[in-house]
Amino acid sequence: MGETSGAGEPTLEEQIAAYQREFQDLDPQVEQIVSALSRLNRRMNVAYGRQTAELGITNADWEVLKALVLSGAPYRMGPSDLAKRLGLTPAAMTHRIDRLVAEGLVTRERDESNRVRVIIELTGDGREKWMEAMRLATVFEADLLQDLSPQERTALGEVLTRLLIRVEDAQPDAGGRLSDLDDTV
Amino acid sequence: MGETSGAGEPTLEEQIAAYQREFQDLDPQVEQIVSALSRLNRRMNVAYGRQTAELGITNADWEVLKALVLSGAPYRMGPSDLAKRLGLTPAAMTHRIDRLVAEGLVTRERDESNRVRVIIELTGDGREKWMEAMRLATVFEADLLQDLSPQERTALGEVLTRLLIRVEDAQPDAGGRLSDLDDTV
DNA sequence: GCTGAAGACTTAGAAGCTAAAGTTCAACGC
DNA sequence: GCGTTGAACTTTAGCTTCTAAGTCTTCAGC
Repeated sequence: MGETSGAGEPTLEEQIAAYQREFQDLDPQVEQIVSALSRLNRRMNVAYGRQTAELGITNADWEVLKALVLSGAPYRMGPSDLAKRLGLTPAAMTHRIDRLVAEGLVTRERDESNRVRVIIELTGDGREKWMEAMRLATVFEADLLQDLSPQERTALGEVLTRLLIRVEDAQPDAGGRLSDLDDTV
Repeated sequence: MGETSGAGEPTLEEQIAAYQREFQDLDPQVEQIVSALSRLNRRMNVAYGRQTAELGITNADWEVLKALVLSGAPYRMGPSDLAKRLGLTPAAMTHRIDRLVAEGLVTRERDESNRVRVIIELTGDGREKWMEAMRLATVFEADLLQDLSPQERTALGEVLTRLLIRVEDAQPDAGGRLSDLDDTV
């Protein structure tokens, strides 16, 4: 009936209308916000994925670089801390680090003061790769928010932060691989 | 220095401060919005993942159920349409359908008018499973937005929809598996 | 020194994907 | 009428990346 184009994705409006037909108790306003959030994020992830691919790294690589940069100079972390931070098992972390070492983005060496521990350290190349990714990301982000007035930006940031604090308080555990589910809700 | 707890995730505020230290040109307001969007979505996905797990289905299953329900009564689609909709190859779609058929959530039968085609149809159980997932999801969503006034909800929905339309116009292609990158940006 | 615990790595196996070949059917040309 | 072409789905083979469980190395306490 009201479908637009073939097998393509329905518009947000069409999608909400369809859900309402199938599920009577739906609050369309809540659904608009939540679905827009999901779909926005999906597009953001597509954009980020393109950017990292352009730089010759995987999204998995980028996650590790981000964690190391966030840890601050001298950009060092142990494999188990990284694994906790990214929600991976130590085994999976070992493999990711293998790849990053092969790419020259991090180094792996034993801690001489406690030779059980291993230190993963960002290289200059790794830091530069992160910077390039950030440069691309900020261009995209500025473009995304281009139409918003300063007042709208302030208000949006404030509201989203409020929601985030609420949900992060409610489920304090951060970890956990998610993989899919970036799709339309 | 300013780190809060061990290997845990930094707060949004800490994260933005750290990025600013490392990357001078960062617009903190843009970053606040974008990072909050990412992190919010991650938490939403965790919540949805828990809910589907509770219902004994995978997120992959849920995506297929959603696509079928969105297509409207009589809830039928061909495998290739589903594959396009979900951004999968036909081969991957076959496997997903295998599982859904085994779970009794959809049926697979040949189209008698053109026996090359196959019709995937949602069963009553499948529809009920989707409804249960929606019931759980709407409870979570209502709770998430609980603190927002009606004015704030209207404004938020409007702004997010505007952003979404902008980005969906800019990158019209919907498809593409994303997998990771739900993590903190 | 020996023992136990902790941290990282190795191996085995599972899940889910893609690419490419295979199968079945409909449609069209001569 | 028969063969060829092409479409739609399935099958097969192989890849990637994860988890679980076991192994190796090193440190700390006795």
